Amino acid sequence: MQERNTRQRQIVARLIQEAGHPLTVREILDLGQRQMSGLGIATVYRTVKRLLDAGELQAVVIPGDTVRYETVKHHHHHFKCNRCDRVFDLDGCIKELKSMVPRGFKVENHELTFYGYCRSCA
Amino acid sequence: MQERNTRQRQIVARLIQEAGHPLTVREILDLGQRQMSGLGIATVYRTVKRLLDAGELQAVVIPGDTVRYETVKHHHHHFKCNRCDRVFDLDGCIKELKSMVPRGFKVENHELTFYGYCRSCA
DNA sequence: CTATTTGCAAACCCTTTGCGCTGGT
DNA sequence: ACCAGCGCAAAGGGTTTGCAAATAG
Repeated sequence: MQERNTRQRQIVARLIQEAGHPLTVREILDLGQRQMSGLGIATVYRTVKRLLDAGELQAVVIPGDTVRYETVKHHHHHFKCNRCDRVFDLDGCIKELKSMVPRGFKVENHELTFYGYCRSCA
Repeated sequence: MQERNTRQRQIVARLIQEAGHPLTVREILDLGQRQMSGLGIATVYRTVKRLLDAGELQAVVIPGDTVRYETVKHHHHHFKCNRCDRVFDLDGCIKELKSMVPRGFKVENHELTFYGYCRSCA
């Protein structure tokens, strides 16, 4: 046996899955402690890392902000609102992107983030 | 008067300018100490921040890596090699990008990073 | 029953800050 | 001579880790 189904893991995984937008470790901890007051931050870090390694989560990095995490869905990118600081998922992508990479370089992945004002803040 | 032209500032600014690729604070410190052994890391941080605020530098953030800095040139993006860990500048961009953002959102800026294998490592 | 997982606190790493001394102007 | 700027060392903030107690299977 090796992968126990603890209450802590259930809570962390479910929170991220149901959030609808990327969460920081602090947010996961605060939300999680409403369901289980003893939940420790080390457990959140360990669980998030475990889910990342398993490929179930991906990190969403916005320069200057602490890292957020979300469940891996289909390929998509992000929009960060400079006013309300929320991060939105943008569906879809365009294949012309690859034309920006010089011959000889092999692309395996890419990340794209837009900054500006969301619908509510514009 | 207020903005002294110290040797430390000259060294840090010149190193970043002549590097040809984004540098971390640690790299700036190590290179700088070859020219001035007493150079302190706090001075590097303060100088970098000063240049950032002046708009002369920009941060290059690669998830999981510490932040790198480079001089602001024309608009461009980055390529991170997953094998040698170097970061390359990619010139140019494509205007079709904006089509990915839903109506109502106002884009002010964007960042795009490719990951894969560079010409030497592919 | 026992190996994994947890919570706590200490350890880490990177960055920032307070302060007395240095050095640009 | 004056004060911006420096190096140092301490403080901060976020993340990781060692370990004894708790618990899933």
